[in-house]
Amino acid sequence: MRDPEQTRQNILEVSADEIHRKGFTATSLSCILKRCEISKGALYHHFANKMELGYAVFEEVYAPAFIALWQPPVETEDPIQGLSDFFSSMSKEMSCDELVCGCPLNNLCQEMSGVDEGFRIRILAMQQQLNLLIATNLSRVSSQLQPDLDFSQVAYFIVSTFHGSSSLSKSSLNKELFDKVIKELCRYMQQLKR
Amino acid sequence: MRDPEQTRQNILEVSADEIHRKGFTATSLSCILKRCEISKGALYHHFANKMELGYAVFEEVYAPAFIALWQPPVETEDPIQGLSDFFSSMSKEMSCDELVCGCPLNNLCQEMSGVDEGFRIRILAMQQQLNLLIATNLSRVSSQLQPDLDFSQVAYFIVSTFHGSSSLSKSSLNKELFDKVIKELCRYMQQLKR
DNA sequence: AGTTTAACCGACCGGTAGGTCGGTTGCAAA
DNA sequence: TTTGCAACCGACCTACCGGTCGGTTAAACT
Repeated sequence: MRDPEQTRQNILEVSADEIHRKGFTATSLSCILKRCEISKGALYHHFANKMELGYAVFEEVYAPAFIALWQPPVETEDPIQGLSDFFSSMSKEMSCDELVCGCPLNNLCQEMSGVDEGFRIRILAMQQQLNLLIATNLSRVSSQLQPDLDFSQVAYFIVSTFHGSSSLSKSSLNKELFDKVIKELCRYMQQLKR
Repeated sequence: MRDPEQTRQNILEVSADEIHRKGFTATSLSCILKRCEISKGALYHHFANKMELGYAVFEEVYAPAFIALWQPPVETEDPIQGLSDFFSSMSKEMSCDELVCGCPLNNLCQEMSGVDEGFRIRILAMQQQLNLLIATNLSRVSSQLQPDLDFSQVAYFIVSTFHGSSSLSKSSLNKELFDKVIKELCRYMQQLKR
């Protein structure tokens, strides 16, 4: 019957979903408890407090999922095309509700970076890791790209634009504006090629 | 002694600052009352509730300031150069603390679009107004730009990137990453010229 | 001077949040 | 079979939130 590891995983997954939808602060423990069908004691047995639960969600759910999401498109032979397809497939395959939720990393960055140092350093590390991932793969195919490109700069630019477009779709409640920005982003990326 | 209009303005300005720094939800009325040195009764005499106060801050503080900020650079003879200078001067002249607070419009968009319909429609209207402002001014100088540009698409792209770069600097706590993205954004904008 | 009312005061309310803690339960080792 | 402890329960605590409301004050008008 009892399976502490299963309980812990369940808490993490439900919390990840709630935080993604409502943000960290607006996510209430009681709501998590209901969905998990456990008591407050159970949650506090596995996590010291809400903040530690948040950190665990970030490290054990968001971070791995984030890398698993971005790595494949970037590590294809043609990372420019890989990213273009990656972004394009988002607006096609993702539902409106999903899209409006935005990227968990960007959401937490906006909400928690200025409030909690623990979140800030984790978010920053993740952003730097993503930047390195993109930049190194761009430099890998630098022979096919324009000369004098600052790959780190280009990588930060691409991710910034993507996050900005997610923000846009939150107020419009549809994919239209997201699509527009992604189209222009793809046009920009194609221009990086020589 | 008594100056109701002054009281109201003071509430609006202090609230605008608090909301800009902490976000709408995290801003507590008691904190506003302290800074304004007024009672709760005074605040509720001027505003029906917290939400209405938020709407008033948006319409009477953020919206005018937002237009006053973006209009000049976009309405110069060369809007591309105007925007480039506009963005560049930000990273030079703005303090780190200011920059990390981000754009009030983008902040509210991220926080409130999915929670409150009243905020959502106001934010969306503002975004569309800004988009129109940029797009029309780009089309004004279309003869100097590349052919087949979708000006609305380009305008949304520019603003998205700018907002995304603000997000970045929240976790890094310095201007470095913001600078990088802005540099690439300026490079992109220059490429729009033929 | 008296009257009216907008402007303002602050104690109080219900609700909810995160967090605590003494007690119970189930399972595994001895 | 007994014992020990991780796993779990849920009533309770304090703090703070947005919001209410009966009362007070200042100033403008008659």
